[in-house]
Amino acid sequence: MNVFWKNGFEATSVYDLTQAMGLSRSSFYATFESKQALFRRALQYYSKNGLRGLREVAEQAGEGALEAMMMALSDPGGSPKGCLLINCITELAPHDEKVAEMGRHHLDCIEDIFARAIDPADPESVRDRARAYTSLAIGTLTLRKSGVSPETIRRTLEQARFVLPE
Amino acid sequence: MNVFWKNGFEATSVYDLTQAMGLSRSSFYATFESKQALFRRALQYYSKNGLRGLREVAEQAGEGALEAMMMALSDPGGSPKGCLLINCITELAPHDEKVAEMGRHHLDCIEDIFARAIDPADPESVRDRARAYTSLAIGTLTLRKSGVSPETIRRTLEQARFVLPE
DNA sequence: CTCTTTATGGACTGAACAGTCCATAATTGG
DNA sequence: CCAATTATGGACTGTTCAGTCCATAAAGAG
Repeated sequence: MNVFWKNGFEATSVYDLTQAMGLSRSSFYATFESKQALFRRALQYYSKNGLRGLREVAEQAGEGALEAMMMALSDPGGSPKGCLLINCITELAPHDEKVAEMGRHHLDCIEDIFARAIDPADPESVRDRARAYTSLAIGTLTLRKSGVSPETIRRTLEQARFVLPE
Repeated sequence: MNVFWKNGFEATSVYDLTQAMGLSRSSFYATFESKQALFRRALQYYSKNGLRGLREVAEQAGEGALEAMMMALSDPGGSPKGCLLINCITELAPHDEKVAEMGRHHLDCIEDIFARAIDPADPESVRDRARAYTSLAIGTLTLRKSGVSPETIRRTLEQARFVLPE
């Protein structure tokens, strides 16, 4: 998974994958069927894990949930690899409906967690705002990838006011 | 340029480029030296043009410059191809310092236009906020790519005044 | 211990790729 | 009109890729 995360789908060869997993070509195909199939499994795994982590952040942060979630989203894995799902949307979504759909679902779930953090009583009413927070957070991923420092990202996210619905 | 825009760098073959430009392989290499060289020229051209367009939007919109700029950024080319520069940052910046630098410069210029629109008298003082607007706008590009409708994007950007108030 | 089943290494295939090269066609200058 | 220069088509090279295949090694059943 980390190889896909670091290099993207196209730029990752089956050789890279076998090296990373320490098995031979035939074993690879016997176990995972194809590069595509493994890729989809990696995406599923990443999405599930990431969302679980984000829910935990939201729970543990309590009042400051929005800030904590934004910080968590803006720096997954603690390196400028960005978010695997977001990278894949950019690279593949326009040409691969399956990936597009997984990406939509992932973003939808992130929005949902934001919406529940903003207004647990009626999350649907703050859906647009939740989507705006999501956009802001994933936008900073691109800044990070281009080389902007974590400190600058932090200052950028501070500009967002985490106000509850009036 | 449009071929790179649509497919990305790795997924674009020299054959695709010669087809799109209507010339043969040898003419291609005689004119552009290499795929990489053409790619960099395309990036330069795109960045220059895009920034000029954005400055025009900012000028013509007057009071509503921020909203107008975000709308323009969120839908370049009127299709879900996203922004060529942003796509390239995601795909290549971690492995190609030249692309990372061009991306940083492009984002820097966008920030600058935002900052001047927020406070023409002292743009440097609102740099962080300008970066937040930039992040929000480029974040919606990812939503768009995953299949979110332009109407939903519009509603998301409307939330900017709540999420990023004075 | 032996026979059957499963896992593995690594050679192999066919296709796609970036980039080169040369014979020929078009263009230009005298 | 012809000679020199430039542009072009398309065949070619060497490399890399995803995926297959088979001979052998490991593991398990009787």
